[in-house]
Amino acid sequence: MSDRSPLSPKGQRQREKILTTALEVFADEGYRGTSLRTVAARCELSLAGVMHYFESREDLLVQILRRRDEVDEAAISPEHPLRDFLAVLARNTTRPGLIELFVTMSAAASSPEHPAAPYFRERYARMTADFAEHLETLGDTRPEGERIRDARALIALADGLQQQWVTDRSISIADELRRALAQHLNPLLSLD
Amino acid sequence: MSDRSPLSPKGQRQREKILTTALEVFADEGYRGTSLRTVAARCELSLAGVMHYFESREDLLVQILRRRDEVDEAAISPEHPLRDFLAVLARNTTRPGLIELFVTMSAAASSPEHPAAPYFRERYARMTADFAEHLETLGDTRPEGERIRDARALIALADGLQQQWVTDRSISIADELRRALAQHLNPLLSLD
DNA sequence: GTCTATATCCGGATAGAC
DNA sequence: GTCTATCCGGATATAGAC
Repeated sequence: MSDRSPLSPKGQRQREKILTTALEVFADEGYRGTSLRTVAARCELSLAGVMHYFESREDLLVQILRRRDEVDEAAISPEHPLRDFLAVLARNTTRPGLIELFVTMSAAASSPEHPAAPYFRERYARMTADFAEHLETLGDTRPEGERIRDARALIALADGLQQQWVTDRSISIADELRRALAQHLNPLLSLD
Repeated sequence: MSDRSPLSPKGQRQREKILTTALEVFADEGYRGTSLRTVAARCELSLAGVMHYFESREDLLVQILRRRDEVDEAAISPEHPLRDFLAVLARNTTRPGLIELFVTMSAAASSPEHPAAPYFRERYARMTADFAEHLETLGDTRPEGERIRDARALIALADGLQQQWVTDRSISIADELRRALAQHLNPLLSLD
């Protein structure tokens, strides 16, 4: 369902409401222990009512992540993408439920058929290209491949630190990243 | 169960066999879509028979990871820990099922009550300390905190690259890491 | 076009027999 | 120590009410 229906205006709104509500529920109550029946209840719908708008549970979860990315990316200015990226990372730390959701989906994406797989492929491609381009505008004249690899490393560092944070919340992702950047990574990637 | 029973010799052997078999099954057939009933069948046991030796499914999964770590750590020499670490990363890439298992468990570990949580805490603590110490033996005279943070960044980089590899298997984790190390990270962390 | 009810399946967990 | 039987929750598919 949800698939073939061209969605009426009301349907659009319902779908919106479900997404927004689901994002809040997962943010508030954490990923685990939150069933779609809970989300449905908060929307005053049945489980089947919710499922009407999404291909599957996993599809809904990925849509939540896409939605979060839209919000996050709106907070990143072309002038200071790195500084803003760090701010977003720090802010997300206050919504552990969404981080749990993110890492869980990134694990699920290891099956290429999983709806999270295209999401992560697109996301990595986009972020890598963006950071590599930023490097170029900063005057990095090395071959493009080098810039891409630096961007990839930066993203890996951020993701890996987030993973450590999940099991040890005393780590400050932004601080560790800032320091690693300042000390080791491409000197062009300073903090503006 | 499995918890309090001091396990007879035969019990020991059965438990071993289940662990080994389960590791193979997950390595061969991937994490998703592999049920404990499948593992049980391969052991010529019922599901209940398997569950007799482990607290829960999740417990069994974590035990598999601990087992893999034992094997991996045995392959790391005190003289060239970094070089060997890279070799292990490259080798693990040939067993995608176990990587899927690893990233899935690392996501699950975001609940502190989950059996994977202590595993990852211990693992990060151990690895961080080991690499920081290696840095010291290489002549790094900065304050210990700096060495720890470098170690943490190294591990984050490896984990993050692994995460990218999961959705894009054309990435070579070891190559990317080697390059990032050579170009940016602590110059002491060269490759032997 | 929107949603509910229902039926079924599957995987993990547990109780109790042997 | 291992089995059978059973329960429970989540996912999915369908029929049809509104």
